[in-house]
Amino acid sequence: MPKVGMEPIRRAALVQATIEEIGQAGNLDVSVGRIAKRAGMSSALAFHYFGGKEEMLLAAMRHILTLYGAEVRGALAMARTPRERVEAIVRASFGPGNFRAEVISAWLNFYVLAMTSDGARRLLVLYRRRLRSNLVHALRTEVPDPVASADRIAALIDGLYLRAALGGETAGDAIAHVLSAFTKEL
Amino acid sequence: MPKVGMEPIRRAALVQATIEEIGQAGNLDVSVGRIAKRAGMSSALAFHYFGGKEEMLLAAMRHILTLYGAEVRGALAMARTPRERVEAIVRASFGPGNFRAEVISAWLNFYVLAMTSDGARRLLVLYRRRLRSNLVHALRTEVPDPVASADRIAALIDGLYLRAALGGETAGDAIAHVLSAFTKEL
DNA sequence: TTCTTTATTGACTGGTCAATCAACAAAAAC
DNA sequence: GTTTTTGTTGATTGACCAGTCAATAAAGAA
Repeated sequence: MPKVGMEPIRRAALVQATIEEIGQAGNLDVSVGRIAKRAGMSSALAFHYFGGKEEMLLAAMRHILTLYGAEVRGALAMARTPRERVEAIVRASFGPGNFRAEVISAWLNFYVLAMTSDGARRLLVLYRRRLRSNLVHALRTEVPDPVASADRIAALIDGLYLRAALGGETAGDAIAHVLSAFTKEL
Repeated sequence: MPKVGMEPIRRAALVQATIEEIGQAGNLDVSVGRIAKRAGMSSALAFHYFGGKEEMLLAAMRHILTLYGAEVRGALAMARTPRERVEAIVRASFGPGNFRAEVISAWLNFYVLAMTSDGARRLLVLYRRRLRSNLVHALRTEVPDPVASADRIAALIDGLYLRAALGGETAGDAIAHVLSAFTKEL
């Protein structure tokens, strides 16, 4: 019973299923067959809509980055002062959405994939450029060297996420640490 | 031609080969067969000395952490002032040994493994506890809340390593950033 | 109606892998 | 000189996987 216009629906279902499989497995050893089954279709159809496994993984990570980007933009829209802007970025970065098991698994595996996949590396560069740009904008009027301060705070966010994701501390601690570091940058 | 006393030699060769395979592959999809071949023995022998693949991976990561720990201890031995202590930890953390491809790959994959392997998680806790303890000791007399400052600096080190390992900045930048953050903590 | 595009799958291929086991060989213990 | 311990491997098993392909079927275009 083929209906026309299935492609976007199928692709979205596959992206979602990919994320769930990565979350369940904790690594990228997820087979296209299992992803397709979870998405309610045959593996051949998954190969038809995506060229192969790597494209599926990249589409999944792109989706997660899109959601994250939307959260950041949403939070930034309401920020008035420089400090509020930093706070918006940080609260979006450490929001509950980024600590769901599938999202944590996707992020950690994304770093691993960035070592060997050009596509993943490009996505990573994109993420870092946006974070840096948002932070530089927030810090521009407040610190002597906005780029250096932004790099430090960006790295601090990444490091704290790594620790919070793997149970070292809570998201609340992380937020407090970044805001404290921001104050010390002034 | 079996000689007695081979166990430690074989184990060391397997650990080394495991690290090299992880470096070459960029992920943990390394087969025991390939590791054993690289180490010059049959895969059955590898299974004989280690219980299975995961034990080999953990032994490899334990080895890397041991080397790192030795570097830190060596650098700390010559440090006199608190700032020198921080500098010793940071220089050891961003030394060239930690940026060899196999070591980068091991570290990133280690984070992934820590999501699902209790052994890896325990190792990670160990690493974090030592880093935190070293930093607290260095900061004790210099800042009002040594634990909070140590947590921030530790996370900054992790985040900067992630960035330097994946090409975002150089090890030199990273060192400068940590020392700058240290100064701002005072 | 016929043709083309889109949707869909079952079956297949060539390959890999973790783990096991029986068997063989040499050294050490007795 | 026999027994035990240690070292070692080839062969095997049972499973899984990425990717391909031919075939089928419906929807829309001509």
